[in-house]
Amino acid sequence: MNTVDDSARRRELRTAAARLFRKVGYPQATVRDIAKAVGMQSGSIFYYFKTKEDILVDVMNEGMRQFLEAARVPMDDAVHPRMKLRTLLVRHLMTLHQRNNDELAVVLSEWRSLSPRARRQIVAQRDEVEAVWNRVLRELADARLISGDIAILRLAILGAANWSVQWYDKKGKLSIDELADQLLDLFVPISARTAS
Amino acid sequence: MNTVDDSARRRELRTAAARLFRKVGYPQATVRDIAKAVGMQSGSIFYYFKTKEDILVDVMNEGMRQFLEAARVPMDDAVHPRMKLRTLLVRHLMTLHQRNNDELAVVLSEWRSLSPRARRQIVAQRDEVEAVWNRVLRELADARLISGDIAILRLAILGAANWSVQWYDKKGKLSIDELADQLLDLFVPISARTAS
Amino acid sequence: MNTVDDSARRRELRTAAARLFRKVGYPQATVRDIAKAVGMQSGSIFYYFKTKEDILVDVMNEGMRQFLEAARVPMDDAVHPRMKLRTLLVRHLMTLHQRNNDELAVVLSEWRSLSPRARRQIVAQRDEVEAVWNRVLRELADARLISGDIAILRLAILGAANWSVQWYDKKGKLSIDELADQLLDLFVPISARTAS
Amino acid sequence: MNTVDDSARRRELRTAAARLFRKVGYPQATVRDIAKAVGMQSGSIFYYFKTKEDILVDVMNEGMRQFLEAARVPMDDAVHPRMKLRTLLVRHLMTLHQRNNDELAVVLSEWRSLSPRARRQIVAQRDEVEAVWNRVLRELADARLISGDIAILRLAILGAANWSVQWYDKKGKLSIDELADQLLDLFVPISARTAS
DNA sequence: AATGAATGAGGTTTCATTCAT
DNA sequence: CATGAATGAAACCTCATTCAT
Repeated sequence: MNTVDDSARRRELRTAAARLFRKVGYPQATVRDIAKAVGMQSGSIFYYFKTKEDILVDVMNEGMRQFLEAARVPMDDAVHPRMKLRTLLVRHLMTLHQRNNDELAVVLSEWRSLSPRARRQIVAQRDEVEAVWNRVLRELADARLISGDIAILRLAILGAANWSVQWYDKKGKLSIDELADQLLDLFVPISARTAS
Repeated sequence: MNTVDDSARRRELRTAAARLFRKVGYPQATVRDIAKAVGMQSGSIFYYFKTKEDILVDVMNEGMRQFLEAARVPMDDAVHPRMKLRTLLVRHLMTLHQRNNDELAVVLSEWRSLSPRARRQIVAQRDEVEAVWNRVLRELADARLISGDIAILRLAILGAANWSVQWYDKKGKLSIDELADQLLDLFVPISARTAS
Repeated sequence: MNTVDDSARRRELRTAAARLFRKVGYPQATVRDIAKAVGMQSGSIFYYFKTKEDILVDVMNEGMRQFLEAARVPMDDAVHPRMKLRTLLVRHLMTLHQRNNDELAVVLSEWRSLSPRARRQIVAQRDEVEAVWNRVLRELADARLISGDIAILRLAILGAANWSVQWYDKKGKLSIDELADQLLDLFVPISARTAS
Repeated sequence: MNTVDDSARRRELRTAAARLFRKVGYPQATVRDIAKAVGMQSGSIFYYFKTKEDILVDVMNEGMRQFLEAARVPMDDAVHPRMKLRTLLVRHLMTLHQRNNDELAVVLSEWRSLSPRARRQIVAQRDEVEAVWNRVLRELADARLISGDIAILRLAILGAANWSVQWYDKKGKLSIDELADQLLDLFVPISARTAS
């Protein structure tokens, strides 16, 4: 990460862009808006990013990096598979609802604005995250704790979790741990809850 | 519904617009694209719609109308509340995954593109749908079949259901009934399933 | 040539563009300038041309078409080869110095501004013109009226002729016929002038 | 020629600029391109040149200086006028086709990019060159070796010679001496070649 | 002597919209 | 009903230029 690739100013721009992209959407957020948000002229943006889409790619890469970081937790083999899934879920939801985490919301909503080339790059990272979830779900299936297609189950769990970005309010009554447990109960039925 | 308000041509335009809005997003779908999809020139669109946003409003109104239609099912008071919720859920998911039902996908993804004025109008309809769900959830709460904040529960259920628009494939193994039951089990725990 | 490909307005734009390209050069001629020259707004240009480069391509195609027209004169086999060359030269110079023939000047000076793709297309037309000249020069060589490399000779003749665009004034003393004869004498020496 | 006016670095910049101006044209050559060619940042250029146009003026001055140097050869009055013209022509062509002599090509092609003020300065130098040619052509006319308007003849000779910049390849078969002789024969007809 | 950061004017292009026909 | 032509505001982006360091 040299000065241009991840300078403080570039980070500042990425953050401001993420907030705007989340708020009004990537296509409606103008380069001028982003520049104004950090007190720049619009032309100056292009000292840091080659194109507007590059800003989006940078935002989404950062978002994906955080998702990956949440998924890449070292887990003791001895831990019960259901507990492993719970850990993944809690870390995923925590990452999602941290303060000002606009990058993650953008990852979930703006993939349509990516060029095919950039999309491939982001999808590759998403696949990495899903591979981690698949591994844990495979363990649960091997232990007969879940049944059915693992892929669909993964989509359902991550989908339900990700949708919370649209309504979950971390100042509300429901804690992230509680939300995680509720979702867990849905997909890994209670009767399976033995040694957690 | 006079000739101008809902002529065959106008419906044709709305359908084409919905498909485009879903595929590339409202801001990226140009009036020219929509016109070309029905074999028109872009200028002709404005004989049917005053502005581009009016097309979006029309699409979303139609989407909301369908959601409302799904929610407004006459239900015998004698029916078990859990069964009532199941009926709502099945009808909601059916509506969502019918063929070419792009209006609904647009309702879920493009509310950011509405002006405040139009948004208020759409939100009013959404509130109507939610009121129906709230009534049924209230019955479930009164019968001690669920606990917690009804609003949050409603958001969670509808959220999980709506997210399926991003992954559910009606040609796949999972039937809509099965999906409904899985979701139902999540939010109205199995132990509560007594007299359904 | 349908309405959009060669409408009066499109021709008008091409003519105005050619004049500007010749006067200030393609890169310095702005789309706004061209539009203003025909009393339009800059945005309107793009109803007729997809890009600014397309205007240049259109201008150069028209220029090349005229060069080709000048070269494609039916010639009786019995005519003396030197006379054939003179005909080519006169027609070429006439075409070059007709009134307002800015397209031709642009062909000669703006090839650097073409993208590789467009350049290939223009070069193909130029090759057609050169083929005609080569044929006549071949006849002269076969009749021992000239010696040396035909390609270099062609370049020298056309070069000297084309350079005249930078200085020849048709209102001056030198007529185009006289200019043609002077050039002819240079490359097909006088001693060879027998039956012309 | 103090340190700022003709330092090694400044010469390096001029050379790099000349190459770029020739290759892509002055308007398309960016200051960044020029800077990169000598391993500088674009801002640093302005330590050596006040404006981008000043670079062009410097390049063209250098080009003109070389043309003048070619023209300013001391010539014995006793030499035959036709031989004097040949000397001018050979030196002119040699100067034109020396290795990396991009300044000269730029002189011939980029005069349109000069401001009126700068143009006047360059034109003044060009006039000096032309004066030398005129003097020799006058001698030829006085000796009845040529006829017609001297100015037009000069334009034709220099034009044909200068056009060679677009096609002459010094690695090809035609030597510069041969080219000079061919051109000479054109404008000072063979029959006049008596005492050379 | 040189740089890195930033400017701001201006370029090409897009696109919703208008309107005479 | 529908079109073809045109608009004009605003978008993204470029680039010569400045200036503190």
